[in-house]
Amino acid sequence: MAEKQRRKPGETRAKLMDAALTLVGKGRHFASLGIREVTRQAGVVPTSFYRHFRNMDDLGLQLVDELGLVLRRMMREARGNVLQADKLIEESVAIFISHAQSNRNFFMFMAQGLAGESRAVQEGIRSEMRFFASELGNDLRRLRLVDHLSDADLDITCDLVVRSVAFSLTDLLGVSGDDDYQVEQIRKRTTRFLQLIFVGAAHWDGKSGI
Amino acid sequence: MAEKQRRKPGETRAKLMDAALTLVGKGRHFASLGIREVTRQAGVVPTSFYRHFRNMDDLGLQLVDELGLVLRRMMREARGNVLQADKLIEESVAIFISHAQSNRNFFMFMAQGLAGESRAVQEGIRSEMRFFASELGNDLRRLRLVDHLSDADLDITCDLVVRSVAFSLTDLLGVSGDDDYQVEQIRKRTTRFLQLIFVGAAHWDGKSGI
DNA sequence: ACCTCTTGTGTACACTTGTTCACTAATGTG
DNA sequence: CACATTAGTGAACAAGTGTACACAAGAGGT
Repeated sequence: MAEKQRRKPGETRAKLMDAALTLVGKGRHFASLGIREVTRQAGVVPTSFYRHFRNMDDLGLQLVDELGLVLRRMMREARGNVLQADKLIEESVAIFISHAQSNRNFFMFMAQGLAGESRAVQEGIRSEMRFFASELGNDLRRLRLVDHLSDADLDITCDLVVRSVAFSLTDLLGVSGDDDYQVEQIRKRTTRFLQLIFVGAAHWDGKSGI
Repeated sequence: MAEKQRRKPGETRAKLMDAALTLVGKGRHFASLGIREVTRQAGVVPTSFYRHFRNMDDLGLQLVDELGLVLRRMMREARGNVLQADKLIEESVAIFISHAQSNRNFFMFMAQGLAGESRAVQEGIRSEMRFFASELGNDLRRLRLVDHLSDADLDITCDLVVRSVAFSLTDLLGVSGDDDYQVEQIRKRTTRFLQLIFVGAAHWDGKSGI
């Protein structure tokens, strides 16, 4: 009859966060999840929830923090694995797609949170994206690929890149995940987006052509 | 004691859709709305809901249809008001911002729906965006601004434009709406995004520079 | 003027929800 | 080892939920 088992500290906490992500992965929207539903999915009694979170928004915020870790891991892998500068975009997008696939639930949560109910979660995800964009800017500077761009223009460029990739998330999460053909299409399309943006950046002179 | 009043056919239907949008405008997420909540906001008895919609998803789908009308109105205005080709981007973005402001709730619903709970609503909004992109492509062709682009490349470009603008929605809806300074910042930034994309398109040769 | 269909109302019911409370087993520190 | 703290459990409750049903008022066609 479900004895107590407190094996490791914070195990239930992790189970709850996992449960929320699992439900999101099943197509539910985070904003529509309830405490009881999450605890049920986690196989835990409802009252346990309050030992770790004040409410669902709180859980959301802690998920954002973990999302930050996932994104940082992804950045690290991209930095380590992108060897040739001429395939930078292609390989980066591939790494992104691969991470989005293996952390599907996390990225689904991210896509939802951008227009979610909790202002705090929204701001948190937005802030992660800003960080991501600024790191991208640093990398491009270091590789001396954008010497002709002002800081402000580089900022715009990286922001646009990150947004485009983030938007591709909604494409990616819309297809079934093991539909290799569709995933490949999305990968190609996203790659082209970024190439288009970087061609624009390469020819940018501070004024518009149109 | 709340007599029957069926003045016009479909009045309650409109009240219910308005109520849902109002709640969304107040910061609620569509996925978290309930039937009773919506009817309460509409000042209507819960059972009336079923006279017009099968469930909340159904209401969402019908909202998407109306959203289509809003978008078409916006396109028409853009086509009529963009006079000088050299200010095409700037003026189009301005019109977009203005429409997004005056139909705030609708666009909020759109931003939410992109990563929403109902797959059908998601697909509906996505389809509206595709239509928008294709119309944009037609216009650019007609104005002979993209003669050097293949159909496929034009398609990519317009898609990227529409996505960037749509993403700006989440910026726009995050600020208070009468915060003119912030709105102006978003307008400028979105304009720059599009300019960057079009510079890229102007110099696009089917291969990437990076 | 009649009848029929549509639309809105009130009541009812079985469930689900968030949250509180008192209780208990495991844990780590002295 | 003793003890305080932490993290789990179960029962309880008031409030809210989706949905079904029977009924009534107005609209529209004949």
